[in-house]
Amino acid sequence: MFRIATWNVNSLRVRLPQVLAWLEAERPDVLALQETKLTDDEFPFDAFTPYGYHAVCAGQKTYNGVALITRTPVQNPLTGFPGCDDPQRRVLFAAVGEVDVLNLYVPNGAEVGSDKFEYKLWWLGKLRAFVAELLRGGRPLVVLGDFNIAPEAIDVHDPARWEGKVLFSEPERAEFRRLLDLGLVDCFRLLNGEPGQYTWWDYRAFAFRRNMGLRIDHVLASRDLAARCRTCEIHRDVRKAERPSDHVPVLAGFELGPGTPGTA
DNA sequence: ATGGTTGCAACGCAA
Repeated sequence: MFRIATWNVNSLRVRLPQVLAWLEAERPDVLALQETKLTDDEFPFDAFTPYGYHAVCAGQKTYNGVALITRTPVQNPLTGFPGCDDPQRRVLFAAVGEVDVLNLYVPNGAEVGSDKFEYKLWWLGKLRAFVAELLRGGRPLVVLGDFNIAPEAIDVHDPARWEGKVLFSEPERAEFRRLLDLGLVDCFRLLNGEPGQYTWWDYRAFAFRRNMGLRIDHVLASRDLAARCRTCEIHRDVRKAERPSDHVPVLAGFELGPGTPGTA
């Protein structure tokens, strides 16, 4: 089984002990991190070595930052969308064996109508172009990360209250659907139709205790690969830790084999 | 009720 996870850690410096403990407990093939908030020279490469993991990162000072923690070294890592010179480090692409992996930290968007919201929509357009290009290559593809979009009403604790708000507004959800329409499958919803399944809870107002969350962290797979998806779990208990991230890991498992396009 | 908390870094900004 090929197991791959996403986790917005909201500062890898603060969360490193939790990340190492989770890695040791779960032993995934790939862990995609977002909001590391570290420059590349500050990245704790050596911390992962004793656990048998390699790391590549695309970081910046204070904000954003993405990384791929892998059991085998990645091939051809790429930072950012081709042809875009965005200084914000939100994209890390690499091949991990036979599978292409695209790790994303989608812009938050701040408030509908703001400049940051326009940037989010612009960015999602660039993402769509890149995913379309990758899918044309025909290799198995996983697109995962913090999408900062709750796709459907079932993914929101109080859809009426979130109507038109950032993370759930129609333009963002339309971009998410357009991404799926290219040929990607939401692995969690492929296997689980339950409501109340969230990946992020605000730090404020006891949101976690009241399960007032959103499902905004996703593992998407190209259609042929998604047909081989056997598990997709939200690791909700991680939010109960001391000093938790506001997001929890999402871990998916794929049964790779001779029938997978792009594999031997 | 535009509240509340966290992280970074510097008393504001982004989430």
